[in-house]
Amino acid sequence: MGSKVSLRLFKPVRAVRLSDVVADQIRQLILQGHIEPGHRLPSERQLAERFGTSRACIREALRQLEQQGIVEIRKGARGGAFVTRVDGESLASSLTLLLKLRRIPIQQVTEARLAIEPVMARRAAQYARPELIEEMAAAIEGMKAHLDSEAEFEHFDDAFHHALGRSQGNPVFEFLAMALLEVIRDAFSGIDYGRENRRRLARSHARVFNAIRRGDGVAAERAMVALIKGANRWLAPFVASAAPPSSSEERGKRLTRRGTRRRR
Amino acid sequence: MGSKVSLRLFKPVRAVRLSDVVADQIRQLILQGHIEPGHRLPSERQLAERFGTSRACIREALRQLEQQGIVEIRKGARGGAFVTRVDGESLASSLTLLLKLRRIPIQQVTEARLAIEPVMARRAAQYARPELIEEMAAAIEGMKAHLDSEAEFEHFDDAFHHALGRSQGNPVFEFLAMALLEVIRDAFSGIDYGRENRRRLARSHARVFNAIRRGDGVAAERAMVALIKGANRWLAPFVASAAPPSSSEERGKRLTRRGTRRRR
DNA sequence: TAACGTTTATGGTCAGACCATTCGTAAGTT
DNA sequence: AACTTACGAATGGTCTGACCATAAACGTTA
Repeated sequence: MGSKVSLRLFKPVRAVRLSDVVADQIRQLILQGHIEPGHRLPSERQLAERFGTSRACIREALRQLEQQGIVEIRKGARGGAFVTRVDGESLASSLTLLLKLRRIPIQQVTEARLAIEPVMARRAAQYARPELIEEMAAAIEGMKAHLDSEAEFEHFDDAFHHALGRSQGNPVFEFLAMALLEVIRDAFSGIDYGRENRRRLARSHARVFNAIRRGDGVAAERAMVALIKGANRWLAPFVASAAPPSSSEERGKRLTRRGTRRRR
Repeated sequence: MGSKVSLRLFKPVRAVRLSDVVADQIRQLILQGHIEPGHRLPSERQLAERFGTSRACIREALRQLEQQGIVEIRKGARGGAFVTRVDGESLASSLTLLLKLRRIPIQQVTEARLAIEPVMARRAAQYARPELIEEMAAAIEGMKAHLDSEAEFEHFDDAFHHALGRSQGNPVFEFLAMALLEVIRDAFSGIDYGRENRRRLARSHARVFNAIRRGDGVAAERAMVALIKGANRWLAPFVASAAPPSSSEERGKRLTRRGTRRRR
């Protein structure tokens, strides 16, 4: 028996996929800064030769890295895998996918935003630098100037929240907040809120902004709460069709939560 | 000129990768619940035949889905692509990657946790169900019982925060909080805090838990702030070597943030 | 100078083969 | 009967080599 057990000490030489090893190695190079964003990786054929594998293997690795958002593949001459400057997009899509798979009602995302964005508004009132105040102001103006176009309006809405995120002095807030916003955007994509709602939204944003500009953190926090709750209120009709509950488990959770929220 | 411009109306029939189309289609099937978690997709050869593509193409699609964490590939007879029940893991790894690439100091992650976890503690004091209180109690006991093993201790630490997350009545909080915790874990993986620190940590957790159990939201919130700040204090020495700044830009940001934090 | 082919490097796709692993099962052994 | 072993089949993992499609650079011509 002793001789048999000792076999466990020998680990398999290679139980992993080659494409994973390749992807890991490239990822590490990028992580350690050996390849800067914007730069190009060698061509698939060169990589295959260098790693001593087939092209198919390299391609599988690249699919992985592409999915993670750390490289972008362009085809044609002078094409190839380019290292991208990663933003929160892949985090957002990861969260979106997770919430969709779990069939989380959009209301709960709003609830999470309600815990985070007001804090960010308060922080912004304290920390926001002039150039970011400027950016927010421009976003507000943009919103007011495009009440007739959902797409344009949304762009400036995004711009405002983005500036808010960047004014935290801490990118983690920005990433999380933008991911949550992106989930909302995804859920309501293609829906036109209507001019009246856009006007209200612009005014709510302006109230938040004004509080931030004059450095009134408490007011900014309150205004942000009002903004999100307000928007959520007139967004509700759209929600019903957008996120139907599926399993009884989910429905149960929702009812429970609703009950508890009322207690506030 | 008119005839030329009209050409723009014709969109390319297929400028996308086949593997993307395949991945999208499978993802949709899973998203719409046509394939349940645990079930197996057809074999690569069958999929290739069904989609009318090559196996290489199918494999690239599977690499994508695997990276997203929605399928798990097993090899050998009765192997194949199995639909997984997606948890927050892929969200966590996505966040970890993003923060590493941007070289975000771990301190800023702590700052974000400081904005979220205390709120969760407060909410838990109001909403937590008996079985989750039970779970937290067990986690606290586990921590106390394993002060001598970093690995075991960490497991129960995780269990506590997990229970805290699940007691929100809103999975979004849970996902975000666990992702942030995972980033911390990743940054300090393999480090032994030492028995004394583990003892302190267990006591801090116990204080949070006791407040939650007696339904005292305000105290729970305060205790959680103390927990995170306390842990962060004695964790600082480890940080220095764990997250070296690289670009001057990043260093600038850090100094700025430090300055602003002091103003609190 | 501007419009238009041509070349070329590169990703995208394919077909077919063979290897490695895993599981079920049948045969053999105790 | 129970256990062990050996084999077969299904499936993912990898390779080879070819060809197509695209896009940028280059040269050519009006």
